[in-house]
Parts: sequence; structure tokens; C-alpha cells
Amino acid sequence: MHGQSFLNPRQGPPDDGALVLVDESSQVGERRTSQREAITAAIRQSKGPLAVEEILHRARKMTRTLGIATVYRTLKLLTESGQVHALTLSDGQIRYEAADLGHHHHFHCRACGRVFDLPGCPIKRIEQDIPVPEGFQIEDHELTLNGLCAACAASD
Amino acid sequence: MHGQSFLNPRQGPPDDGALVLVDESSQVGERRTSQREAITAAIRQSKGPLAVEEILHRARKMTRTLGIATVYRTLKLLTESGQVHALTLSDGQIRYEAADLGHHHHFHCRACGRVFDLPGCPIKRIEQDIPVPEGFQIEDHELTLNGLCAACAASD
DNA sequence: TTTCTTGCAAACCTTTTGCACACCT
DNA sequence: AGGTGTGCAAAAGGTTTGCAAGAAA
Repeated sequence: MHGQSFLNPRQGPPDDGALVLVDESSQVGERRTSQREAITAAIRQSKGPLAVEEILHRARKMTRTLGIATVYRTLKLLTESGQVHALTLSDGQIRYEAADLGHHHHFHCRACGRVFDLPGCPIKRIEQDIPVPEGFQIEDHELTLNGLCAACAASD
Repeated sequence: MHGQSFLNPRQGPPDDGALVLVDESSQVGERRTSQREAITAAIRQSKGPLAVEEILHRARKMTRTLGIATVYRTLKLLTESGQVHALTLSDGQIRYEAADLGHHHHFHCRACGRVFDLPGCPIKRIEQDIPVPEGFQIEDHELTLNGLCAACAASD
């Protein structure tokens, strides 16, 4: 894990002149670059979670030169530092969304494949009543609704 | 899609002697082989959905010679013919389970990674109350509970 | 005997990694 | 200036496919 997010850069450490063998002031993930800004902006501005290719495509509009390797590296960075959440739906694609959205669930359109955020959580009020085997401890849950989004349902 | 499952072989069609350009009596997926029996047995005998590697490992105990390609081909066959369901949890691994288990959900242990079937469906009775955007049509849902299974919770 | 199935290996595709150069600080 | 970050291309990992041999029916 990294000490700081490049989105929330820390103040430089006080320079006390001490000599250190391992320079801890130098860490991966603290440098603000146009590529990283483009990637985080793409994720933040999306109405739903995005797959890698979608992130690449949208972020490239902001930085013409952007390699897929950078997208993967940055997503790993953002995920490990807790700024972004990865989620995997039944189509097997991993999608990414901002981590500060709060607890919510998703709607997956079987026609267009898009994923939409659903506000709120209907599970919370029944979570206690869900029967699990003796000794099992529930820590979290994921709910995905599948069906047709409004646009696809209309064009049926 | 295939006309028949090799698990439920159809009777041969009556031989009326008619000449057909495309021989429809000959179809992929209708031949009973030790590999296919081993794969379906592994899936049926499991208490929860299995990943490809687990299926290969268990099925190999029944047929010493079994290639990974056959596992993939058979899983595709079984999935497309509706005998097996594929599911993808948050770890990104695709797992397979018998399709005749009825509607149910899963518990994913974050410690050992195993997936357990949960009987029943707590969503059914609240499905109508789940708020979705105007025009969206719910057709299905998936629920996964995450936490610790009894064994892992006990060895904490 | 015919045609489907299989195993092997090559092909594919997606994700990761090594390296030299670019760029932040 | 120093060291992180990037792009490119190669490597790695997992899944699919072509093909000749093997096995159902």
C-alpha cells in the first residue's frame, strides 16, 4: 500500500537533513501526471462502472498518447490504494468505479451490456434474516439485477 | 444449440430411408465418453460451483487421461445446452454448477476462497420493492454473500 | 465404417513486465 | 538532477482452435 494518493498529495516531509538508507520520501503513486488524471477523470465522470477498454478510450480523449499498460498499472494503483473499486459481473469483465460512491448495487442490461448504478441497498434491512449455515459470518454482499435498461426495453 | 444432451440420449430417428443433404442425425454433443461423464460427475457431486482447474483435477481422478482442452470444450457444450450454469464471482474466476439446482445464491469465503450454495432466495419477497430507474425491466438477479465460512471463522 | 471426440501443440487475447526514455518535483 | 512514470514490445497466463489419431455408435 502507498503512503499517499497522488490525488491528495501530502506535504513534503520536513527536511531534517538526516541521512536514510532507504529514501522513504520517494514512493510509487505520488506523482501527478496527465495520464493518471485522465484515467481517474474517466472513472469519476462515468455514470456507471467502466471496463478497461472503455477507460482507455475515454481517457485517450484527454491525453492523446496513453498506452494500455499505463491504464492497467494505474488501475492497480488506484485499486490498491482504495480510491477505486473493481467489480466483476456475470459477463466476466472487470469494471472499475470510484470508491467514494458509498454502498450500492448494479443493474446489468443484457441487451446493450451497460452497467448502471442503483441507489440504495434493499439488502440491508433483510440481511439479518438471510439464512446461512451455522458458523458462517456475513461481512459483505453484492447484488446485481439483470434485465433491460430503459433504452433497450423501449426499442424492443 | 444441440438437439439432445448426451446425458439424455434421444432415441434414434426412424429410418425412413429418405436422403438428406445435411445429415441432421449427426450432431456434436451426443456421444457419451468417459471424459464427459467424468466432467459432469465432478460438477454434480460438488457441494458448490467449481472452477475449471478444480473440475480438471476432480475429473482426472475418474479418467486418468483428460486434457484441459476437453474440459473447456465440454463446459462450453454443457453451458450452451443448458445443463450447466456458469457464474462469475468477484474474484473473476468462472465457476460451473449443475443447472437443475433451482434458483439459489452463493456464499464466498474470503479466506479459503471456496464458494457455497445457499438454499432459498431472500430477494424474491422484496424484488418488487427494489427501486430501479423508470423503464428498467428486472428479469433476474444475483446475490453473493461474502465473509468467512464456518471452518475459517473457527480458525481465526 | 463413419463421424464425433480427444490430446497435443499452436494460435489468440488479455494482462503483466522489462527497459530505455520522458517528465514530475 | 534524481527517480518515478510512460510507451513499446516481449513475456506470461489462460482459453480457443487445427489437426491427426482414437473411440462411440
